Amino acid sequence: MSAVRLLVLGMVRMLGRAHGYAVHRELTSWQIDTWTSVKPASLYHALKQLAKEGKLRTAGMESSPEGPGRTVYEITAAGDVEFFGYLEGALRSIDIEELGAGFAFMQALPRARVLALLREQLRQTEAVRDDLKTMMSDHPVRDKPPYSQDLLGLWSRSFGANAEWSRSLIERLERGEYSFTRD
Amino acid sequence: MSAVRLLVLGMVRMLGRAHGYAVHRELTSWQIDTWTSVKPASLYHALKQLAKEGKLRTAGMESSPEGPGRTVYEITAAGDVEFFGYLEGALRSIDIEELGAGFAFMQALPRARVLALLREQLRQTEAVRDDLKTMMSDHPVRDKPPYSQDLLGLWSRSFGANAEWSRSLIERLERGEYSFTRD
DNA sequence: ATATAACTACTCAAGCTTGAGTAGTATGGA
DNA sequence: TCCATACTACTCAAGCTTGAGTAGTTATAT
Repeated sequence: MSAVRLLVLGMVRMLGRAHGYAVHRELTSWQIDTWTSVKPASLYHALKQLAKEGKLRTAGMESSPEGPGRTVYEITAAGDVEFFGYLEGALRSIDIEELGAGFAFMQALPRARVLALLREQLRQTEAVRDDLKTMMSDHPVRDKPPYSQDLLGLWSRSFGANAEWSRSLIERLERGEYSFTRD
Repeated sequence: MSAVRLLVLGMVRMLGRAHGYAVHRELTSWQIDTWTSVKPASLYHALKQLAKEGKLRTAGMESSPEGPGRTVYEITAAGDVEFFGYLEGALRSIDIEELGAGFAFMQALPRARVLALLREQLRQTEAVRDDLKTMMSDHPVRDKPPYSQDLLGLWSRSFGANAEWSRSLIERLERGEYSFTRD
């Protein structure tokens, strides 16, 4: 799963009704482009695809004062289910882009659920980091491609940094920071 | 650019002649799957595409003792140019997957060139990390989606970890570790 | 003897991504 | 006034990715 579907579904859900350009505009205002790349064409594709799958419904065409007509979308019941599925997956994900997208929408879940998911994601991330470290010491230092020991080091550092972030986020959530609509 | 083209081109170049399954087998033996995902179908697509573009040439069909016939590829002069282009791009890239793929093939360049490229990639990575940190302090702490401050923190930590790795790699290269065929 | 799993080698279709393009409206400056 | 730029809103085609499938061969165990 790429983060785009979650982002599109979540944004339409949050806005109530939205056309493609509005979704793009909002995501851009979130400065999503600094941490993941969401090109307009991908958003439009995701909207169409989600509509085709019945996760979104087209709520008519508006002709806006400025510019061409636009297709307005709303989320469906099936879309809501899909959204929460993606959201839970993202908050558990060791992929930094997915995790980021999930985090952005976390207020849709109760605090306790977010904490449970993030604790699992932390456990997973640390497990991967440790596995990579173990593989690293299993690898004799070999001065030839692909220099696996160093490559494993690059990735274990990266997962280590992500784990630190998750740990500090979990602590802040436990201290009662951030507000949740469903608490 | 995804890392797949570099990986395929580099592997065919390194092996001299290779069919799709051999490329996949070698990359798997590199445990490339621990740090990037290269699914067989992507490799076959890349081989065909590179052949179509004249970067690879098909050097006949072999019928192997075990299993079906296989198409053997060789790199062309244009492919060699492409390879070095990708390689230099990858060693300068702030994308961890590209950087990893470039690093795996670094022995194809002289040590001094690798050092120059990695110094540039370190500079770039640190610049991005610092930009993200600056943006973070520009963002008032706002308890609402998408929690930009925290998201920026996640990414700056990640780039920070990558920068540390690059710095230590550069040091090892300066101390004369790793051997280079073209020195 | 036999089935079942693993290996060899690739193909296909559906979906995803993206640079480029289209087309109209508004806006600001010379 | 007129030109260039930017904004609104989306489309298209080419290429990329991937789960699943195909089809034969060989080892493994029962």
